[in-house]
Amino acid sequence: MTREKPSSPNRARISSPDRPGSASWWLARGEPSTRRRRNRMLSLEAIADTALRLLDEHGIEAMTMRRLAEDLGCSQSSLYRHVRSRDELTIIVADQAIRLGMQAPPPGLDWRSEAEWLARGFRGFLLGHPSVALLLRGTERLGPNSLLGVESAVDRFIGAGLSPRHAAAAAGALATLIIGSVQFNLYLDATDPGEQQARQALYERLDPRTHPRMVRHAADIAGVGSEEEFEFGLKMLLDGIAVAVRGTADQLDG
Amino acid sequence: MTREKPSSPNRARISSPDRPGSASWWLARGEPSTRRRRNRMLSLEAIADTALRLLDEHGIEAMTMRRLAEDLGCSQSSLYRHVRSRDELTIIVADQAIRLGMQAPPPGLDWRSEAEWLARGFRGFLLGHPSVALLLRGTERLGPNSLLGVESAVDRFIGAGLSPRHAAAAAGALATLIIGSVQFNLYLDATDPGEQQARQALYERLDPRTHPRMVRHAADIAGVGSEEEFEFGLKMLLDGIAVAVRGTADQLDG
DNA sequence: TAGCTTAAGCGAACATCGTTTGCTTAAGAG
DNA sequence: CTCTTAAGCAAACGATGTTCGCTTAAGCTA
Repeated sequence: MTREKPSSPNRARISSPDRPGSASWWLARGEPSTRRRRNRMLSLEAIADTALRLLDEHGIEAMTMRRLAEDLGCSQSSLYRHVRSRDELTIIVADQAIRLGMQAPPPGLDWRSEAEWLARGFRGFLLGHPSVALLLRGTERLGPNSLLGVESAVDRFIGAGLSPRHAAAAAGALATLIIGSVQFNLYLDATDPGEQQARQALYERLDPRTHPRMVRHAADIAGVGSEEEFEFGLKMLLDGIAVAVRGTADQLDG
Repeated sequence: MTREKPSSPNRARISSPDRPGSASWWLARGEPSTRRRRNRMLSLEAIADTALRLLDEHGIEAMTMRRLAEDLGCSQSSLYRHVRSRDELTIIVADQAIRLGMQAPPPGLDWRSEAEWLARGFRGFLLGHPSVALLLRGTERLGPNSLLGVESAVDRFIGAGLSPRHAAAAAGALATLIIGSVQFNLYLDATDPGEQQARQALYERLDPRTHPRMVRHAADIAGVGSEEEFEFGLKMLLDGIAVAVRGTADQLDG
């Protein structure tokens, strides 16, 4: 079974030398690097583009290798000449979508306004492309474009006065909040509006002795949508970051 | 023998009347409700227990309907007498795991200490049961036990002085931060330690003009682990909540 | 107790899915 | 022109979740 030949003719079916998920890998793609240009029909870009379109138009369940090959007019097995696995394709597509969804903020904003601008913008993009948000949930790694987006915020927070480590944590918390909010919004909106009624029914079954205030304000709480939840969560997180920024400033001053 | 029944005898194979994901549904389970007790071998509890054990011992990929049936000593198709689909089973198992993972905090803590206690405890539980965290990522809804956990925090925040709506948003943000942190921790630890090296390589390719501070502190930032990120994110979020609490108090005082 | 109803359980399929294998074919290097 | 080599392909492989009739026995009614 295991051939003694270390170089079987078609063993390594992908030209890229890097590991599929490593951060340096995506940047290494795209460049045919060596003079060997044998691209006949397919290309990684075409595959990613078609997959993204399939995702947006027909949902995440339509993004199968078969359907993708059909839309590209090739066979399934040909896809594996450009992509190691479906998981790798998932990372690529998610990363490409994020790259398309991120926009540079207008200049001249203070750190807090810029963070709000970026957060709202990215959340809005994800809400407009629900399948991409679902894809983000499924990927096991972040592509370099995604990392770059996070790290831009890190850079900004350092500029605001945070230590590098604190800035990294702040940006990570911000990204977590955005993506989590969208995911919550998705599985809440995915159902019929009777979901709120069901939640309220749950509240009404609560024991008033253990959750006295919940019972009193059940209707009020059940009415909190993901938009309101996100906005207040964002405010709280940025308030907390502001505390840290001020603390650093005080430390520098005193 | 062959009766002219227009309604196929075995059409509705699940006795529970509620929709599979609605919040009122889980509570409605467990009660055999009507006098009809036909349980011969299987039960929803046994299925959920076995699935959870399978999940913890052999990972999320081992939780297939076939393997589950094998461990239970029944056929695959029998499972569908108690569970509508694998997705529903996923929700049930995740919810059960969360119920097991949540513990009551020691009494006498102020709201902030209690929030920290709950957050660290739940995060620790999830880190100890990685497959459960992965399961949470895949579920489209939260089970009632999960909702109850969040809503306990809501109750506590109301007690601290927040408005019900703000308390709901705060608890949601907290839950998002915890789960997001664990998920980040998972796909970071799942890889070989060369991941950090890869990230650092990405940093080194950054344009110093667009990310001047990033380039300077690349090594420092790459060293931030998910533990540190979580702790600082938690601190920031609670600082922000404290700001809101203080604001409410001020509003009441003045 | 006898008889009828009904749901739990089962074997066998069905429709997919992601992936692999061995081959053909043609582009580019020498 | 020849030879190397990678892109592309048809067909299959193994695995998944799920459905379809059927059997069987528990529980209700008489």
